[in-house]
Amino acid sequence: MPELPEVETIRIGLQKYLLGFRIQDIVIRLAKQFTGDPENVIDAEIIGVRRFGKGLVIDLDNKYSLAVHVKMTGQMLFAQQNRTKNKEQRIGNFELPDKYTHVIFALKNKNGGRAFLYYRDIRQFGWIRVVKTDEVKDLPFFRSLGREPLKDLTLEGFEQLVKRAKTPIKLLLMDQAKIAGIGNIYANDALFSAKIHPKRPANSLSNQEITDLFHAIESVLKKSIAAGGASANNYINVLGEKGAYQEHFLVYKKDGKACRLCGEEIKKIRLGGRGTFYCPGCQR
DNA sequence: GACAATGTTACAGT
DNA sequence: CACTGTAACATTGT
Repeated sequence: MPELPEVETIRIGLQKYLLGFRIQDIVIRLAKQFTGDPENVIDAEIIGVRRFGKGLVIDLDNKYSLAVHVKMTGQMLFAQQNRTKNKEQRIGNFELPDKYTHVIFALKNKNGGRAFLYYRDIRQFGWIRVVKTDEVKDLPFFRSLGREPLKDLTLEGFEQLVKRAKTPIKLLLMDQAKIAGIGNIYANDALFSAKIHPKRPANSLSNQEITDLFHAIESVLKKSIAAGGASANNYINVLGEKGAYQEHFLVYKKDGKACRLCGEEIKKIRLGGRGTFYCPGCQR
């Protein structure tokens, strides 16, 4: 899940449940999704979880970290071990570990409590990498990230990016090297919210439109984080629960429906290879 | 069967 | 060299 609010929800969950646990064992069931030496994190204690764009970093107390990207269908699932029965854990409508569970972390804390962290990924696009904490920022993915909305992306910085680019504004919003964390859902909804057509060349936006868009991005992302992310597809949090933000989508996946503001029919087009939703009445 | 799906990246072309 | 567009990764659901 993918976009900033979903990954942030995962981060909050991991931070809440993993701290103080030590990694006892790692079972890698699909080698291509796990790189680096697992031995470097065995017996290390989890001391924090950070997020950069759509990427996660689980920090350990021995100067190593686990860098994670869940791409489209990756899930991080936490399960306290059931003391009474040694059966699989049921999460939502599936049991763990199942055939899509590709990495399993066995965890133990100081009180002798045991738990598992499962990495589950239907499409197998995601990755987990063991790296020295100092070297996380050198990984190609993290090195290439632009500014973070809600953090270091200022209105002035955003204005500069927008004015300098001639690419369609939606593609700029989704360009991780320029702005980190916005994906297809939030690009669509932020543009509707600011009443800007997704195909508009970035450098054609007025100052007012740039300001509106900046605030629309913040608003949409904050609301989604508050709702626990969007479970429009297969996103769930670390406990297997769905988010609620899909109930508040403005135009994403709303093609054929009436615009909530003007009543015109929401259209779907293709831009940069991605489904793009907008209201022809409101967005110019 | 065809096509699209929250993402990134490699590669071909301009 | 920089930028842009498309295919590819693998699987499921419509």
